[in-house]
Amino acid sequence: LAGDTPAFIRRIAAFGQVNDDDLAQLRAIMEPVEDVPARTDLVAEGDERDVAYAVEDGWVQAFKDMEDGRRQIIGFQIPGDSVGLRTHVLRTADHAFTTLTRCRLQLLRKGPLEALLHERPRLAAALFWSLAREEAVLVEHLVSLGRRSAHERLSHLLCELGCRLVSRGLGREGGFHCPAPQSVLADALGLSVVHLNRTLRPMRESGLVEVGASGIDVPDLARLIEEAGFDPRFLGLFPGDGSLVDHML
Amino acid sequence: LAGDTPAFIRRIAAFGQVNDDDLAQLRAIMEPVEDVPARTDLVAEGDERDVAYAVEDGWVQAFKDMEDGRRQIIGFQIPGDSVGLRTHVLRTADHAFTTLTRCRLQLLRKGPLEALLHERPRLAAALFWSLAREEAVLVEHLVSLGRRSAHERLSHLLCELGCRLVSRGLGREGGFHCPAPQSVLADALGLSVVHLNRTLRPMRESGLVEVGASGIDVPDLARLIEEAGFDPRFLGLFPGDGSLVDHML
DNA sequence: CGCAACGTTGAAAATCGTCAATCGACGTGG
DNA sequence: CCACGTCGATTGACGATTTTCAACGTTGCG
Repeated sequence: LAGDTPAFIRRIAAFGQVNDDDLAQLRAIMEPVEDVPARTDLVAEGDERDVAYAVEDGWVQAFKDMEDGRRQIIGFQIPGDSVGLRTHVLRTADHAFTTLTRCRLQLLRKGPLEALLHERPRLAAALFWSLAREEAVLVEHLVSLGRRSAHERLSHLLCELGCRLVSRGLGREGGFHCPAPQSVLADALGLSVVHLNRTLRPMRESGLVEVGASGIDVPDLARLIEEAGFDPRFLGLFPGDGSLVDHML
Repeated sequence: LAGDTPAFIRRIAAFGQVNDDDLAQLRAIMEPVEDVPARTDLVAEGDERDVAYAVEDGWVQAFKDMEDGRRQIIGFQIPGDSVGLRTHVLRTADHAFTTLTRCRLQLLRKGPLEALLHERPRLAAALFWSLAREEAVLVEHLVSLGRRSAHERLSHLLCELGCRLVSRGLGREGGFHCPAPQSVLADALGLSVVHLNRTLRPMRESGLVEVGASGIDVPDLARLIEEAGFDPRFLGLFPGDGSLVDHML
């Protein structure tokens, strides 16, 4: 694949069962990169849209708001992930998406995409696989919220994000940067900001994480994975994805 | 549809965009009803199986176990739901399934199903819709575990199960019976059995639920929905599904 | 300079879990 | 038939986790 291949195409290609022509066709219906500032609503709950997005650069959050202001973040989308694809098949969006950082996105329109998937079952299978993988991540979040302590949740989320980033070549020499402010992490982990901050303290003091102005830095992902006893199998990464994750498998 | 139409077929038919021939073909590859006792493992985590099931009668639970014995129940499958379909596309099962009650199940084999979906894109779309709906339920569970109190979680789960049952004609004159013991409900809600029981007490005392030997009875689902402020829209039910739910929409 | 957003900390209170014990229903072996 | 063991439900007492309220610090920006 050429160096300028969109991240989403690379992700679909990782499924392995699609050929270059499939990928070229998929790429052809992706509308060119769109530049979007941080904190832009992409999809609101209840929307009936016929577009979805592919993340080329930046982070997106999926979340659901309750009437009284409580918020639960469902997950984070990083380059290579799709945003709002399920809304194509459901009639209305069951949760909302907002950019967390400045993002570059490609547009996926419902009509052309569906036509393409009808013609090319292998692409449909690859897309389905990708969505199933996202659901496996969702299930692990459910386990975290239901059965893990605050410290376990935080470690697990950071490990998951780190592995996903590294496996796509987006890490930073053994670690990575998470652009989410603590209030966002708290909403993802089902914790209050105060408690998240307290949970962060021992990790900060032992150098596992570094808290900066714009998010959290994990300088040594392998060490975090080790101390957390993180098992990355649910991510469904393939050997060859990235050196660090390869080492874990 | 004939009266002996399998529950899974009726569920797929609810999507609306499939014709009778599609349904007949789908039915043709479903292997006849299998009778399974309670507490039978259908799929274990890590399994590589080429079969899935459709629930014709009874309840199934999807869950994930941690090494130290903690368990998180992901969701419940009732008649009309599928079990393990995502394992067809993922290489290994990312969570396990066990029957909660005695069940009648139909078998769905990977090969014939995939062949059929290639031939009939409308069926694939319907199946995809059904899986997307299940995921919307999963997302609501995530919100429950992350941001709702014990009492809210319990009410919400009972409302969800009640609406799903009633919408498929499985209720009991305004209410329903949940065959899950309290330990199972606790594992679904991310609570300890003791705390679940305490949470149940006020609902028991006000007559909202009745606790019997084999599970929990909700005699008046409409009242529970009212008191819980339950919003069933995420279930994606269509008008005509059932009188109670129709009334809510 | 003042404001706003985010991070940090303390103290008090609410929620929820653990440990331990009791009770009732049910099935099994004697 | 009855003693026994098991499983699930229930409750009390206690302790751990987590939230809430309140305050203060820091940074960046108009």
